[in-house]
Amino acid sequence: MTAMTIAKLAESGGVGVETIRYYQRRGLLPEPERPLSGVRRYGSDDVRRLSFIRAAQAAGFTLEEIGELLRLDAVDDRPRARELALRRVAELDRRIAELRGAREALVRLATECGSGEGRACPILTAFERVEG
Amino acid sequence: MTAMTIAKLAESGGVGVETIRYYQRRGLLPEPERPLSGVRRYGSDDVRRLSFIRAAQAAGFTLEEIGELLRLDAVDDRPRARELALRRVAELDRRIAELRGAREALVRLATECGSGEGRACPILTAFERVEG
DNA sequence: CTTGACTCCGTACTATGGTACGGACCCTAT
DNA sequence: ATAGGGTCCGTACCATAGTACGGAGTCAAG
Repeated sequence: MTAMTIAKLAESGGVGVETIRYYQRRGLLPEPERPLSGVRRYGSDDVRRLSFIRAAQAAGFTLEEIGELLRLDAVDDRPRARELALRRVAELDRRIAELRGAREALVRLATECGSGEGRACPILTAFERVEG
Repeated sequence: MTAMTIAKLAESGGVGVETIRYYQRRGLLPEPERPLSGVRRYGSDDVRRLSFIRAAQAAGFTLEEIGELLRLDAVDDRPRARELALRRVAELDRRIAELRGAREALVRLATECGSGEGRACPILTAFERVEG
């Protein structure tokens, strides 16, 4: 099972073929060896790597940072990996709090804009927090 | 107090002057009336509007969508406003769950990559969830 | 052994959300 | 009244993350 074409690899990661090639150019995926024929074959390492890239992106890492993580993995640089992970956790905590605040505001807005003419529908002030 | 220059408005929103002008070009902020002099003055309406734009961006709306929200506010289109708000709430729920998953994975990673040589530091498999 | 789908490669283009530049004009404090 | 800082405007440029294109080569099924 460990010999797929670029299209299968792309499909496994839910991305397009051009995206795979883009990641190769960025050095995130290796340009695989070729059997002199011209057509490259991919294996489960590549699938794992691609899946890591997508998950790390979802976690908010940039492709630049993801490149660094992949290099750190190769070299087993633990302190730096730990540092990047903890930095991102802090950032995620900020972001999650922010999104939760926004969610509350939007639920309020939807409520006030629903149910006929009772209240106003104050879109512009939807995010104004009553601090205090 | 309701007569600021573009620089003050920008500062009030934590953005640059060029960003204000960009929002004007995109129709998110009005091109204010000018007293025949050439220099435009801004007031608290503009401050509120700008602050809405930034908060809506943080909530994940694109500038395009924010433009629509501002138009809806002007017209008091409640059903549509409600629809956009609820759509975004659903999207935020997905995104928050995703970020929380990523957070857990990164905390695990930081733990495993810390404290000497006990465990491995499996960066590449950091996001592989044990489904089941 | 041909045909149609897939691959390779470089280059160019896209979308989003800005940021920078340069010359002309305005406004205010000295 | 003049110097410097701010403003105006159009246009160009930037970063990020892709997406598209075109021509040549390859592979697999009929």
